[in-house]
Amino acid sequence: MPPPRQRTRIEDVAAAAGVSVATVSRALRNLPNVAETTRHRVIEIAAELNYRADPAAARLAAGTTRTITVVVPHLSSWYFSTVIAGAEAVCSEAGYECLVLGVGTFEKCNQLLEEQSHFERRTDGLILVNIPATAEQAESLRARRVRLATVGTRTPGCPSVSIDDMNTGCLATTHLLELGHRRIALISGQSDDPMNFDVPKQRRAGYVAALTEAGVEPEVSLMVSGNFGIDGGQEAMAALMALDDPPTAVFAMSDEMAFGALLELSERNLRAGADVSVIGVDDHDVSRVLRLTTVRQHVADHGSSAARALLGQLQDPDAPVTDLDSPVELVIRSTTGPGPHEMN
Amino acid sequence: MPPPRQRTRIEDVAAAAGVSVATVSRALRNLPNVAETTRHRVIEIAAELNYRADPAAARLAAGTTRTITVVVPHLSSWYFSTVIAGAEAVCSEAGYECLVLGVGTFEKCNQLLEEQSHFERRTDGLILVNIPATAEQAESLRARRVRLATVGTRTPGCPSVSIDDMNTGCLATTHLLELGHRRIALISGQSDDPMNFDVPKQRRAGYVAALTEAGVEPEVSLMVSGNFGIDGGQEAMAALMALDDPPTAVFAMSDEMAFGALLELSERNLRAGADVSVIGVDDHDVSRVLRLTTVRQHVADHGSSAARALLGQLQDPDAPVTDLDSPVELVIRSTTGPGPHEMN
DNA sequence: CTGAAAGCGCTAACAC
DNA sequence: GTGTTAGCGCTTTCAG
Repeated sequence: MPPPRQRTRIEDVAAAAGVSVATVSRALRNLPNVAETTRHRVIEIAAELNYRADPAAARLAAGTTRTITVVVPHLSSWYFSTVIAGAEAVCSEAGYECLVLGVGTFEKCNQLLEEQSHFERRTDGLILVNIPATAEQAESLRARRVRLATVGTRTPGCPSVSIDDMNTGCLATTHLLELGHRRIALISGQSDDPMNFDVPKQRRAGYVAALTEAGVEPEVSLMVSGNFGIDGGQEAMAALMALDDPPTAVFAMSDEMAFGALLELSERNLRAGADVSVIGVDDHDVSRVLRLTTVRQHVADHGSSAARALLGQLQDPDAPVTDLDSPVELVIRSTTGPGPHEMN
Repeated sequence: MPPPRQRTRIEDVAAAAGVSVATVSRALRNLPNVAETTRHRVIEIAAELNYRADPAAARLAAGTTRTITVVVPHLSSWYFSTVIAGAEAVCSEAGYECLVLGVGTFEKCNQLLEEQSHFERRTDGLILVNIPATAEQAESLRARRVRLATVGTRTPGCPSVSIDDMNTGCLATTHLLELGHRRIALISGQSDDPMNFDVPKQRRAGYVAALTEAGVEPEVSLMVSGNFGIDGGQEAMAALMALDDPPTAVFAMSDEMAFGALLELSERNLRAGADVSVIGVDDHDVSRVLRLTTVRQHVADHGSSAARALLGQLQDPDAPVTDLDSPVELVIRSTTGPGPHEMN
């Protein structure tokens, strides 16, 4: 025996207001063609009755879910959770629900994107964070009424927000160069991980460009890669310091990797900023505690901007698609310092 | 003109399989009363047709959303995002969608809980993380078919997972005492913030108990509070060090607060673990980088356990309600060291 | 074990 | 400006 119905339905509101359900529906959604006085009365009565439309029914009838989904590789890393926070705030504000989905591996992610029926009718839009989607996937999803916005990557036809990764790599490397370093290593995210392909590639390009520009020959042995976390950074730094001629400075592609590098340095009784300089990217909350020099990006903004762009697309399917270039800035703290003295 | 329909519906599957929609529905949901051969055929055909039930329609018809909502004060802090990660993994695995909701202030949160129609029909269950809910709110929500599970707090009648906060405070303080410290300060979360009332209170109780047990008189001037983040910890530590007779050791209620304390110490050119000892709670990812001694809790497990408990309640509404007591363990690193020498 | 049919609660034509 | 009504696509009695 099902529990007795007690939920107020649109029909109850209509009865109480002495109008039809259609009018209630229109009034409550601020649609035109409702007399202002009627609208007011309906809104008031709905509030009194504590009525709100059943989302499932509304979705079924209208074909829209008022739900957006944020897709990230991992839910708990600082970068991703900060993006999510930014996006969620905007969604809630706009009356959208915010679904999160952590796709561990690239395979799983790509599978979801290919098997588009996974998202169809479940969400109005996806915010893909550092997840590469092809234009075909986007197009196909769009045909199924799922719009896309991306953070960190770009997909033709979809709004995106990202930083200039090449410039970021350049900025970091140049800072090191200006301090007099010449043996500058790169601790890179795994570019063999398709999930995170472009970001490392671009940042590396910036690194190489800055080096070349300064007349320093990039050395393959100084470029090591690992996962984007603390472990990855630590292992990479260990490998670097085991070199015959170790670097005097290191550019880590994320602050978390830089943290790992810092840890390895301290385990070797080396002082960051004196013995070896380290610079990261992000400006993680904890970076100031570690006094890490870094290239700051405005991560929460990435999330909120992407959400706004996506909602814009949903409101007006033909709204212009913009690629936002979010600014970065060098934040100099104590883990970078002058390079070794010239001896000529 | 609406876009041409193209989505496969249950009816298409039924036609292709030569059975009725009812049978398809049953077969696909593993309900009894379907011949195994029929079930197989239906499943196969559904897969071929790339069919999956429209969630909105299923929800409307079945009255269940297969959605759980994780409610946290802030989405981006390490603790909360780690809980979310744990919960989301379990939900996805079980075929549930995972909504997230960040409620900034206690007022907003309480308002949502009171105005229960907010969640009705939108989600099958709520995982409240460090959010106090009354038994009445839980009961009322339950009547509206929204179940609750909590992390960090307890609500009668709802499954919960939390650590023994009193013991945690005790453990941390005892470690400091055993190192020979006597002037031990407490950096506490704001217990005037109703959002996070019980956790600080219990940890403080453990701190006081350990002190008393050891024959040390708790001093109000050594207990300062601030927000649970880095800032809060730093400000608190600054206040502490400005005291005429500053503490030789500090118990911070979270690792992030401890980070702030560490930062303040280093800005004063004081060495953690030598000049002043610092211990935190959490075992944040970055804690090992800062070599922070801490009381580790298994945060991701909290999220996954809560999710499992909640799903259990949804499967069987009369399943026993369990309060999980998640273990904690002391992790000794370098920010704690021997107290000052006795001079008698 | 299977099918027919009655809704679930709302939105969106269309008529007035 | 408002009402009527036909679905939205599924689940679930209830017969058989």
